[in-house]
Amino acid sequence: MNTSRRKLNNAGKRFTHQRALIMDIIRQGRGHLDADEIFLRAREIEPRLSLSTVYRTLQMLKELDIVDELHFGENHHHYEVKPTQEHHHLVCLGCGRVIEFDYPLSRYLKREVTALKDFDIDETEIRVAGYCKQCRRDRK
Amino acid sequence: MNTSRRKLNNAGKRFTHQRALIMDIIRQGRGHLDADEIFLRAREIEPRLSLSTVYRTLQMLKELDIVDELHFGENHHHYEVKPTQEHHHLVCLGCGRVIEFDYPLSRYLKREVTALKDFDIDETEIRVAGYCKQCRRDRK
DNA sequence: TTACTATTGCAAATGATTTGCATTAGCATT
DNA sequence: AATGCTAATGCAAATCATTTGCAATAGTAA
Repeated sequence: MNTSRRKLNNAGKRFTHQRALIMDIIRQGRGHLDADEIFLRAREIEPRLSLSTVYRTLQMLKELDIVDELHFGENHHHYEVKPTQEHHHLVCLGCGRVIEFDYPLSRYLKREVTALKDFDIDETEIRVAGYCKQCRRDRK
Repeated sequence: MNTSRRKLNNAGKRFTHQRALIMDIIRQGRGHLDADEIFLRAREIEPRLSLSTVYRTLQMLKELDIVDELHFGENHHHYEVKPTQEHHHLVCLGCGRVIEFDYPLSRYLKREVTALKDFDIDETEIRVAGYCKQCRRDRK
């Protein structure tokens, strides 16, 4: 039990309740929250929490490979707990909804691109924007 | 000749020499410049040019589908003239170099994802970060 | 319980982009 | 070529996302 604590301690980090809270919120908000949404939700429970702590924690969780930073083509980022299986995201330009889908891109790229371009791949991400069923209907 | 002028006029936009200059620079800087690099290069030719004009022009060229905005996982974006053939980019985390590679992602996704998730795809982009040949060698 | 120092909250700084507004300059029309 | 209308520009200030410095606070090992 309490694997979050273990993960942090193993990395030589302290397990503070701010960090526990932020990790919980990212986990629960199983859509894809940005820093500010995480901050607002955390503040309801811990009103003295500061936005810098959120940013510092996100930075740290990224470095420890506990969360992934997602880029939806906006000027801020979104965060999710690192998934066990590779998946990517459809972002609806109408309502902002995020839909997950499976696509083993990294497997394909590692096979095709690595050899061809002599490049070591660290991170791969797909960004897909468009319109979901409802929004498509609304626009007609 | 002068298809840029035509493209703008067709869209009801004026063909200013600031716009011509910015388009030229994006075209020439056939790597992938960000707004500030475009601004700095343009300023050497047109010292009174303002950064807002660069941003406004980029915005417009995006809307007219003349340039694509690329997202390399940084907090600013990069721009390229819309390519005739779909390609994506490897970004080296060591030296920042950008290497292009072909991969018909949108074809694959339109086939697999559209039906499965009932989602109309507008834009697709792949982000791949890692280390190029030289940087991989340097890190050892 | 103590002591060490990482972490926090706050305010101010930074970086990227946008906006308001008076001036300038395309371009359709004379 | 000159005119008039209004889109586009330059500039400064505003906004949004994120980072940083620093004194106070709180984990954790001893």
